[in-house]
This record gives sequence, C-alpha cells and structure tokens, in this order.
Amino acid sequence: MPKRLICPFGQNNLLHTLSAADRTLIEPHLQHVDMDRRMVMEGPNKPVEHIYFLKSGVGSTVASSESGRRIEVGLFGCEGMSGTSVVLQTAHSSFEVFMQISGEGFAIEADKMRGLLEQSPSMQRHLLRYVQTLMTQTSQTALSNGQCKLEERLARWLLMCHDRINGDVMELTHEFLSVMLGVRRAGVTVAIHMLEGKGLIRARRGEIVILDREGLENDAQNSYGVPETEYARVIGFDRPDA
Amino acid sequence: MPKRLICPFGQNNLLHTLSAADRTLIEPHLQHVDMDRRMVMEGPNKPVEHIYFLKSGVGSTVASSESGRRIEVGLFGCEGMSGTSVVLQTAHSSFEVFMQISGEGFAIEADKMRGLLEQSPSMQRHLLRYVQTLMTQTSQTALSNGQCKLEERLARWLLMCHDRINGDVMELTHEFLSVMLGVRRAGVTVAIHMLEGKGLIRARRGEIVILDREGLENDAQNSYGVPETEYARVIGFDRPDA
DNA sequence: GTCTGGGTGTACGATAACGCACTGAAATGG
DNA sequence: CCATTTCAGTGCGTTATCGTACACCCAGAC
Repeated sequence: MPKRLICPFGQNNLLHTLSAADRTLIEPHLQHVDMDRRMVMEGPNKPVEHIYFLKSGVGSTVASSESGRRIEVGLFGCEGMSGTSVVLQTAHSSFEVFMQISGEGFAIEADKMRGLLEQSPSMQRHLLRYVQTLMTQTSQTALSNGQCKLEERLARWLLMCHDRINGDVMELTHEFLSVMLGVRRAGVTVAIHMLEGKGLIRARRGEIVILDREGLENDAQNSYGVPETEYARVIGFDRPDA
Repeated sequence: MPKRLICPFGQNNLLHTLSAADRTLIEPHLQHVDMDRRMVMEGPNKPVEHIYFLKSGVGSTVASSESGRRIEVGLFGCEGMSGTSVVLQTAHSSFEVFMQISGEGFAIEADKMRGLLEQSPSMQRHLLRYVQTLMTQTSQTALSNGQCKLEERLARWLLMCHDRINGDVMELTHEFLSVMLGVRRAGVTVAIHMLEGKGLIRARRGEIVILDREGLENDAQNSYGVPETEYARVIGFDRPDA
C-alpha cells in the first residue's frame, strides 16, 4: 500500500488545522497572492519580510556555501509554509526559498506573524510542530544525499513533489532537477530513463508524469516516508474543533 | 584567520547565555550527570524523557531509514543541548542521539522543561533560536553530503568536533568516523592519510590530533562555517545581564 | 519557413567511492 | 605471556558519477 502525504489541494493544511479561534485571529492578516515559478520568498542572510502559506504549487529551500555549491534541503506545498525562522524567533534566514512550481497562497507580514505567535501559544505550538517535521525532512535529505544512488534520490524527490501537486503531471526540466539534487544535468537524464524503463514515470519535454506511485516508493528504498508519517502524526489533516 | 565556534569549555553556553532570571528558574531542576561514550540520550520514535545540556564531550544526532541506512545529521557539545523536539512541542524524536566523546552535563526531565518553556517566553525564545542554528547545521550537512568529496567532509567534521573539545586531541576510530560520515571504514583511512600528508592532522591508533586548524578550514572549502557564524549571531557567548 | 534557444539524448575518459578481503599492529584481559 | 579483540593499512576489480562535449529536437519568434 502506498504511503503518501495527503495534501488537501487548494487550501493550506497548516491553516486548515488551526483551531477556530486561531483561524479567526490570523485570517484578517492573510493576503491572497499568486506565486509564480522562481518567485523568491526569502533570501540568505536577509530578514524575512513575508511568510507564505501555499494553497497550491511547490516551494523549495536551498542551502548554499560560500564556494557556490547549492542543494535543496527542503520542499513544501499546501501542507507547509515559508518563513520558519520567524517561528524560531530569529529575523534572518540562512537559505534561499523560492517557488518551483507556480501556485497560489497567502502572505502575511513577518511582524504581524510575530505578534500572533506571541498572542497565541496554541498557534505557536502548531507551527513549531510543523518546524519539527521540516527538520526531519531535511535530515532525511542529508541521509539520502549521503547514502543513496541518484535514481533513488530522484524517486524520492518525485514522490515528495507528487504529494504536493494536484494530479500526476509535473512540469520540470532535467536542468532544474539537477540543481535540486546537486548533480549533473546529464545524470538526471540517465536516471529518468531508468525510472521510465521500469514503467514508473513517463517523461516528455519539460514534463514528468507519475505512472506507478507504489513502484516509485519501492524504487526509493525507504528513503521516502519518514517525514511524511511524522507530519501526519504531529499535524494531521483534521480540524481540531469539537 | 580561522573561523571557530568559541565554546566555553566546562560550562554549557546555552545555560550561560540565559538571563539571570531564567537561570534561577532552571537551575533547581538541573542534575549533574557523567555522560559516557555511547550513552543514549534519546531514541527514534520514543518519547524524550530527559534533556541534556553538555558541559563537555560531544553528542551526535543520527538519522536512519527503515532499510537500515544511517548517517549523522547533527552534532553538539557545550554549545548546545539534546531534546530539541521538546522545545518544538512534540514529545517524540525521529532520531537517535548519543554521546560520541565522553563528558559531563546537566539533565532535566522533559516534563519540567515543558513547564519552564511555558512559564518563560524568554527561555523558550532562547532555545528556539538554538534550534534554528541546528537546522542550519543539518542543512549544511545535507549540502556537504551531496556535493563534497570525502576528504572535505572529513575536514568539516573534524573542525566541528574540534570546536567542541578542550585541546587538539580527539579519541576517534576510523570505524566510528565511517559511521558518522556514512562511508566505508577503509575510505576514512585513506582520507585521513590525505589530511595527514598535508600536515593538517596527526593520526595515531584511536586518536586524531589537529595540527593546523586554518589549513583544515581551507581544505574544507567553505563547507565549514555557516552554522558557526549563525550561532555566534543568534546565541552569542555573553550573558545578557545589564 | 527559417532562425534561435532551451531542453534532451548520448558518448567517453577520468575520478571517487564501493565491496570485499586479507594482513599486521596495538591494546586488552586472563 | 599468550590469546583475543580491536583497529589500521592495503590491494583490486567494480560501480556510480563526473566533466565535457556535441548533436538533435521541439517550440516560439520573426
């Protein structure tokens, strides 16, 4: 049976799972925004100005070193948010966070968010618990980067992305994936052919379609699943209202 | 000029940098403990029972997947603490956390810690800011695992460990390092010889001595330094008292 | 229609690690 | 002191990925 993060597409699950009181508190401050591909939500060593809760689309957190190496360390969609450093009470982010796949979301000013966190311990608690799942995700990424073959890492990435989109079609170029995974573009092409050869995906120009999700999970060799399970446990998908 | 996390050896810097009021609050609950190598501070999918603030020694956070792959995703000494999932308001940890290099520390029961966090927003804020530096560390580990050669990763690891010990001598076996870095034991042996050949370290049976810290930082090619700088900024090393 | 550029397929030698296996040296413990 | 265990050094064929390079294909622009 396939595991999967059941993302309530078209609404943000972090907001959805807030208590009624907290939702009432935050809603007046949320502005609807279109989030286009490549839109930058925060930048390294810059103060976070806005926090974004996605309703659709996928965002990516990329770490970099002074020597210009880059790699994706986190990914989120309608289950998550940007701006976790505000939740952790530091103004700055060490990472670049930007949109990978266009979508829509809600923005809130960082200062307002800080005020709400102070005002509502339950909201703070909720978002802190989300941060924990993010840490788990990043840790599993570190594990994956250190121990898995490219094919496996690609399978994992596609699964995580698939969880966060509506349907089975993703608009992605090999070039783009190579940046996320921190490998050669040509390497991605080969890995994609492997997965395609096994009938797990279909690749077209600028597009990858998931054909066999369960097969992909198998191929990912358990490098998928840990943060997803944790998310279901610590956040869940139901409104807490009685 | 070498960068370096200046760890106030022999006391815990997170406790040291608390406000006087918060120190008064937490001190009655702290129990002094000897922390031997291999001592387990928390285990995967188990509730955290105690939180440890190290005064000396080094602890390690290891992520694992169902298929048994393991790799270190974080490391801390007298600058940090275990049990961050309590700070993030989830009872459980996804990781195994254990001592790598024996030392001493303070233990506090998880429930008491939760109470203190609720009671003192400033203490919570302080520890949350520490969590942010940990996230940065894990992210840089993910970057390092994905993009750097073994020699570079080893240099980074040795630097991080060096920051957290007193002096330049570390008791470590190749076997042990191979687990931390997620590579073959024989690979570690070769990498150590590289660094030794450059005169950066000296290796004996079960022991590595740092000879040229600045040279090591050079060798690590900027894969060292980001979380260390962030720690200095968000936590610092001075008491906040006026 | 042709041009142009982004995206993809492919090749090939080089390199970093791997898995495995065996040896020897140093510590430990009766 | 000798037996045992732990740790380190080394070799060798194999594999994954790299760097680089080039040709092709498709979509939109002119």
